[in-house]
Amino acid sequence: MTDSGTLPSRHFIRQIIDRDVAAGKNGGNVVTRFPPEPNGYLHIGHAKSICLNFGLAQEYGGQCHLRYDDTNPAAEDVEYVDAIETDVRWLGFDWGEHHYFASDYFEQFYQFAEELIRKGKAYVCTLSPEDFKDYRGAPTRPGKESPSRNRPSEESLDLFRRMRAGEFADGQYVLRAKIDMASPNLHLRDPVLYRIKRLHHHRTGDDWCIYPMYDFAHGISDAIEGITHSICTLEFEVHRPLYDWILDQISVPCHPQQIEFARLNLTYTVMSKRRLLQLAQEKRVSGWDDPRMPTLCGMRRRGYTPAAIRAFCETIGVTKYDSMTEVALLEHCVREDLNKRALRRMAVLNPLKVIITNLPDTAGIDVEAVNNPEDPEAGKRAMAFTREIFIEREDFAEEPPPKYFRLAPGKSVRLRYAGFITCERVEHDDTTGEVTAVHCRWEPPDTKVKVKATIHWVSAEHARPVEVRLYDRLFTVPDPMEDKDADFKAHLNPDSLKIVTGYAEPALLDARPGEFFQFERTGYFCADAKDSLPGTPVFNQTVALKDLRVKG
RNA sequence: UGCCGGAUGGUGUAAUGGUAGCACAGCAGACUCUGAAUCUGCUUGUCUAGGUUCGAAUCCUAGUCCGGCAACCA
Repeated sequence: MTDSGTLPSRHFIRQIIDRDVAAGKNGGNVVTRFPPEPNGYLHIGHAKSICLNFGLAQEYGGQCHLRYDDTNPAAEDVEYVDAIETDVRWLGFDWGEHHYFASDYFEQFYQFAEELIRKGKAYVCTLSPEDFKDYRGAPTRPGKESPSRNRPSEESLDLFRRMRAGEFADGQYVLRAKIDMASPNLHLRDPVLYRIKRLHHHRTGDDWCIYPMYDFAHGISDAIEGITHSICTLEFEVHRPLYDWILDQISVPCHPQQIEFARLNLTYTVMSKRRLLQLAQEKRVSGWDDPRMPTLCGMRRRGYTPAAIRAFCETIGVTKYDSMTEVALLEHCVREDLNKRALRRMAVLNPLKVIITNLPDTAGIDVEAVNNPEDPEAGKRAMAFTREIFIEREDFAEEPPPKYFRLAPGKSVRLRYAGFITCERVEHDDTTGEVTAVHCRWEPPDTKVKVKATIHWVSAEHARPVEVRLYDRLFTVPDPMEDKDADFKAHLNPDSLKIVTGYAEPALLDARPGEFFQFERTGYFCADAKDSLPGTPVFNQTVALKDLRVKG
């Protein structure tokens, strides 16, 4: 069973593993890995991969490793390492003892590289970067062999050792695999295995001035760790022959199977670390964890729950073709989870004062409110109902349109848990004509009144102003990347954040950071984990309630 | 123009030679002290053309369209 209660589909990766296990391949074991590069924060696309890899390991009683693919110090940073761990753990997964860094294997990579050279399968190439590019050819044109290609092994070995020793300048020489310059697959045209880069590495410091390329390091890392199924995204499909070639040439303990699946695309957002970094750096959002970002830290701050994200990842499935998932599906999963668990509270986001004419000035009435109709265990609470209350401005219409069920002159509505009111008189601002207050007659809950709507309210005397942040989609178009020549930032939604002062019932004031609620009839909100202070919560709108009212 | 991969309602997916199903979205209704939730019903689909077969989304051929690949990135 999944989080959403449905049976998981046997998507193609499950079918492959089913067959492997049945055939006794790898002794029937399943070992996967999640291999992020620590150069940015994790987003919902990574969540798909995390749920897949950790989920598969769980299902088959195997193991999933967390391994940092930190072979290029240029953009990598410890800041990201810590954040990645927090996010994976938050999503609900545990790597146990299996926490690795590709950089821990640098010496082994190096030894395997020497093995390749000794076997005549790799050589140090002294072509300049420009010549290198020229010699590579093009998809429709075969490449040319480098003059270095037939350098004797001993000479390449010597050169490679001197590369490691720091005798050459950055970029001066590279180690290349000796495969086939005429291959229709560009990745097989003697790909670079090692480059010289004098960069400080976040873990190995200045121990190395040569760093292995992804294609060389990744498969070997998988093999060292005994990975059985190395699951990655579609763009690595053309790398697979190289992945296999490398593992076939050297004395690694096993040969994992690379399987590719389609990455997640979500409407109204972007999903690349580079572009998310850009939004954060250019202050288009408050940071990687801005609640509008599709990052896991952003979603966490927004109030999305791990269970909702896991259910979403199961629902979208796993295939080999590109798709664009509607963000509405994610929002559905969030509502589904929160509906079961969120405590109900009342908060008025755009207040209109209502004066109850037949209630005395001083006396308030205690009413009992249900904390969560979906969960009797959640209990009840008392709310003070007083002569002056706030209701939502949009719950009153001086000239109600057709099918308007709520308060209007001469019309009645139910106040949630507090009886009925009937509008008797409307006060206006003399200059603007704006409605400033509504006078109503009140009748207790046991009165037989037929109304079509129930509205929420707070006591004007007891409610407290709170900062509420309302969010809309970050972009105005479903696919901001559709036009590849245009700047995706041109599609940013200028109204994606609205800050309002809401009036919250007292029970909301001691909300703990991160605690989530349903504001009745409005939506799900959570106390911001960064900006809330004791007794002064700031609320982020997680997702609005579905609104089935007739529009217009 | 080369190579690799792919194509099922508006969207995401299932069906693995035997009734095209599920979810989201949309629409309609029931119920309701949240116009929420819940429940019911409805609309909409196998890229095209051939072929194999009693029978094809599924197998074959050709075409069309889409994505990826020419970092000393991952």
